[in-house]
Amino acid sequence: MKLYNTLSGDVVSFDSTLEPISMYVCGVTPYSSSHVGHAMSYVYFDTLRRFLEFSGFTVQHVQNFTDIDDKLIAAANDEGTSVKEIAERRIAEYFDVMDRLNIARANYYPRATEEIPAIIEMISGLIEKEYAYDSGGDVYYRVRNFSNYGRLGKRTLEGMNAGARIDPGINKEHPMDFVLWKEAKPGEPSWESPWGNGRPGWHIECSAMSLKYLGSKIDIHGGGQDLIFPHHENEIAQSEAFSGESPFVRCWMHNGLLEIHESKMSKSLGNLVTVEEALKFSNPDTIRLFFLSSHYRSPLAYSNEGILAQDRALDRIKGALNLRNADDLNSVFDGSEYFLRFCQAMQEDLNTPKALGIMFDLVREINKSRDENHSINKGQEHLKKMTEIFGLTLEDESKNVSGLTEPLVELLLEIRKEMRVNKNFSMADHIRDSLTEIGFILEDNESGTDWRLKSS
RNA sequence: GGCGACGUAGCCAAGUGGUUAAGGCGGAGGUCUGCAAAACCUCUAUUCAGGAGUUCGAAUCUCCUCGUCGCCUCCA
Repeated sequence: MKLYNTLSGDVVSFDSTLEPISMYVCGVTPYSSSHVGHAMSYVYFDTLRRFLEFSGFTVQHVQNFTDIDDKLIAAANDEGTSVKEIAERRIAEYFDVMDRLNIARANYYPRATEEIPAIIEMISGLIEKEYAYDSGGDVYYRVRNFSNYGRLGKRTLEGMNAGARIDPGINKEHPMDFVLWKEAKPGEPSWESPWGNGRPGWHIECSAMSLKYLGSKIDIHGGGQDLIFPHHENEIAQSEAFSGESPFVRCWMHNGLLEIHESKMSKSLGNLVTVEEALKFSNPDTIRLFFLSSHYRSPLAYSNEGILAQDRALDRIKGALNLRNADDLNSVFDGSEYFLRFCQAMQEDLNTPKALGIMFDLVREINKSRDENHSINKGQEHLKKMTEIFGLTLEDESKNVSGLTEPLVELLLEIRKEMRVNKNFSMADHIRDSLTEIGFILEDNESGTDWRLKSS
């Protein structure tokens, strides 16, 4: 398995790894609903995990919730409620939609507010080693003391100085120094610390939690490309300065960002589609397929048209999977070579678009083999394994209709069958056309008539 | 302004030095069907933003131009 490492700009091999693979994926700040950009990122890392586990690796997967920050405090003030209440509600919502997208749960979901002692311990250690300093209740990280600062984001302190603004009221030694601990303002949630009441700054929670749950050196650390700088840059600075070990992360993985209306989808820009809305428009498998049809490191533009195209593609996969073998079989179509090629594509830095192309080659071969009366069960098994690695649920939403609908449709089909036997085709076609009009697709074949709901 | 990524058919998207440039959606024609649908078959990029160069050979490497996006402030 080879994965692209943002830090080195080349590829890391996991083939000889025998120990469990530690994977830390940056989670959300739960101040508002998750959008499809989040979903895309977590679908990619979920697919990576599925493939690693399929390949025989054990994966320790940790994902955080940063459940204390300025925006949560602002949201709580707006709603007249507490930070905790909002965080709890949004985290529950997060799990609901991500579960529906068939994203496997991580082994641990640590929360910043529950890891304050670990955070304080880390900040204290950084102060002791002179990588941080207390400045009137706030604690800052001293970037000049960390020689590799800027390596991940491919920038230098000098280069950044130009555009940086120094907050006049704040006693930073260097404009790029960032806050580890923020002094509490009146009315804000706060915790006791050696530097007075306050709360952790953004960045430190991830360093503290990855150290606590996965150790000082981890295999994979992931997130969106917008986290490269400053978030992950700062994590490296904190973690390596604290532990004295390097590299903190063997492979930094960053997914391209989801775009909408020619710019990235983002909570702060307000140009977003929530996961909830996307699930209302389409279904989990289609949404996963939409993401996986583009390589994880490329940007992807979200559109309803794009989703609908994948919806029809999904029907092809399901169709091949649901085919029944013919009765008299003359030979066996195996399809194992397609599965091998699929895995090879996945091993090339998780090349899901290439793997998907191979999946469709297999779909065609299964259909063709069925037409030619070859046994297709083996081929279908290989296709099924591919869909499992892609995390498709293959749930048949077609039959997910209210109580009376199914027997009524079955009754109509029975009547229509009689008509067809009696060559009353105009009436039979009328039933079919009318059902199609209200969303039921009918397919006549040798064994009778199949029906399903039009998706989306 | 600094740094980074990218620009492949009507749309989406692989391919990153060498046989006919994957695959999906859409479109055209055909086979099958009572007719459809589904499936299958054929066709749908002499060409990879534009230009110059390196090479026996480039979509793939180098330089320049144009365009798009991201980061430099909160962000998956």
